[in-house]
Amino acid sequence: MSFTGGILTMSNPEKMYGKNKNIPESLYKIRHSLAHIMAEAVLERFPEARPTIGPPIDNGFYYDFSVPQAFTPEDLEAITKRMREIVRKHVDFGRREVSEAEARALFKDNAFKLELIDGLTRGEDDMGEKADGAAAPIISLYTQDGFTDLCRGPHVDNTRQIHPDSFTLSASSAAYWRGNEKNPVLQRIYGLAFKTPQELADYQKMQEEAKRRDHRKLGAELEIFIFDDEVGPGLPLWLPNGAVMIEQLEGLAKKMELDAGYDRVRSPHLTKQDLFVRSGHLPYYAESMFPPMELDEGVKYYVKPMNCPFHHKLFAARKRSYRELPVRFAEYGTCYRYEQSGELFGLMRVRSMQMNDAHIYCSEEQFESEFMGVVDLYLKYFKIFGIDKYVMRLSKHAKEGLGKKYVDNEAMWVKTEDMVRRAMISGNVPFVEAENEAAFYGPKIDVQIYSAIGKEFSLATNQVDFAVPARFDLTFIDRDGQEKTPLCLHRAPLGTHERFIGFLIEHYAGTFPVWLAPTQAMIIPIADRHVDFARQVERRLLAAGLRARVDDSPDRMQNKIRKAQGHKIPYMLVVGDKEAEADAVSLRLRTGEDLKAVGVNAFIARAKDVVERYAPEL
RNA sequence: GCCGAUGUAGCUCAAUGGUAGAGCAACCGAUUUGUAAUCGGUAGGUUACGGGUUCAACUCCCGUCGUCGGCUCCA
Repeated sequence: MSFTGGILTMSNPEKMYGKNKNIPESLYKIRHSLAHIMAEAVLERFPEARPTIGPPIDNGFYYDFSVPQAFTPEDLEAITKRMREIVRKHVDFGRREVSEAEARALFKDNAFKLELIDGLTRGEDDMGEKADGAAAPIISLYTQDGFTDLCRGPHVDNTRQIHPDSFTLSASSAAYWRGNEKNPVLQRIYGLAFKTPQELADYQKMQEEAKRRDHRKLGAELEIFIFDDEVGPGLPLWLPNGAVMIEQLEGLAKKMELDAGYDRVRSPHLTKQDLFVRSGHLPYYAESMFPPMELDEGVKYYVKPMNCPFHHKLFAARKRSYRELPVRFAEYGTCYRYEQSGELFGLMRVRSMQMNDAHIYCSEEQFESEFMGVVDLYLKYFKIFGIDKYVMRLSKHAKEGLGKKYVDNEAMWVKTEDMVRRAMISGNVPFVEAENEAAFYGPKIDVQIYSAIGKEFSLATNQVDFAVPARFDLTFIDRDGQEKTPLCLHRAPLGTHERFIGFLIEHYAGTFPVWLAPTQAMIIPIADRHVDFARQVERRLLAAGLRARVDDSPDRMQNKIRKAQGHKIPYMLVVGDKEAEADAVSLRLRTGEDLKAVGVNAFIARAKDVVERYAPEL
């Protein structure tokens, strides 16, 4: 799979398999067959284990087993070894179709397989979802080396098609049966598998490199943020470098939003329970909210998980005419969400977050242009940051969630999802669609990105709200004199400071563009006698709005350069006798390029130009 | 929240039941240096926290908290 300009492209003519249809058939067969071989090896070692499902996935495969004990690293090692032996035996994979009764007899001791058979007879796939175009149920078995599994296939014909050193078992963990936390816990073993040992080695090397750009590691090294046990999990503290970055992002957002016709508003962190009852956060969103604090009078207050109810109140502050629509209220509001402890992940998933939030109130006729205006804003930002590996996703409701996760009004869901789909198509913006990913009040376009270690996150979001304006009795007087309910768009093109900066750290691997770099220029005096001139240069840079510092430590120049390189500071300005004499600096870029002496004023002009253009180059 | 792993100095890591160490960073001193590590010294830990076993616990056991890898969930 590759990404080009945000569009998923595939050029392989081979038939594609997998959840995202991104695994070529030959590789899919290898991975799928290895999953079976792993099950065989696991069963040999743990005869009491019950295999459940074991699909191929990106980069490999997994298999979930019902076993009393978790697998240990020693188990994985032994299982890997055994798998290689089986592969080297060059055993055949044979397919056989059986009747439902025969299948049930064969798997009578495995409740999970029996449940799968139940599903097959109803035309469902492994995950209990209805398979596309399922006709008469076919129950097929695959057997290799005397081990038989219920499986749709396909598989390799013989294990000689698998290189014994092109796979390895990578991890074990728990997983719920059919991904539902109310179901029994299973033990999953993950494997990596490719066509050749070289591809496996390349993948493993890539993962090692990805770890180096992990924002948790770089964020500490570059002194951007910390977490502290005594403060609490998921509550980041921003060091001065991080605070500078936040201010730069906010500055950019304010400028862009001013240009796009937004007004800035502000709202408190706390509110009475009543507001969230009205908004529908209680109960739709209650489990993601911090528990309430109760005041003497018995009034409950909640910290806000979202800013929208406040903006709705601001919209309702006076009667609105169709003439002033669309109304666009923007706020970098700090929200608090009680995320499950196991879900916290560095800056990418936190419990306190500052959102690049805004709410647009508009009429239905204005919807498309407003919605696409927001998408345009995304694209402008992404261009500035050079973000091109993302997928836009139309996140839709799921029927079974109506009244629970989602506002219970199916007609409006269908209508608004269609509005979004049409807007995206007419705006010629590529997107994918996903069920059961909507906000509780409406469908949305999410921008999906991947962290360095491959976790998927929504970076930005653009949401339609067809439900809450009515709950707040929001109205405007239309040109016909009638009161009407506006639509509301919730949007956050820069997501939250936390996730966005986490993403940017990984995206740039810490080498931020000059406008975003916490320190833009480090002035490096060669000897103590040059410190005065260095201070003078520093003052001139600061006066020009550049973030400069002098390294007046007793280190040698070489070490000062090394430290500045380590902090990925864009410009290193070495000053010695020659420079002081000529009112110049010796300009070294963090790329290692030495541009020799540049006049101080010339450097200031250059740096200011780069900053003002939000340029990616130095 | 669930399953598993894990927690030693600011950071990276040693110490396998017998007095907690190293490198880097910090601090002090010397050096005054031309594009990725100058030299010497000093200080720094109730081994996450709380219990237990033992003559003796960083080490073994239990609990709590945090972190990591997944699952579930999301900006």
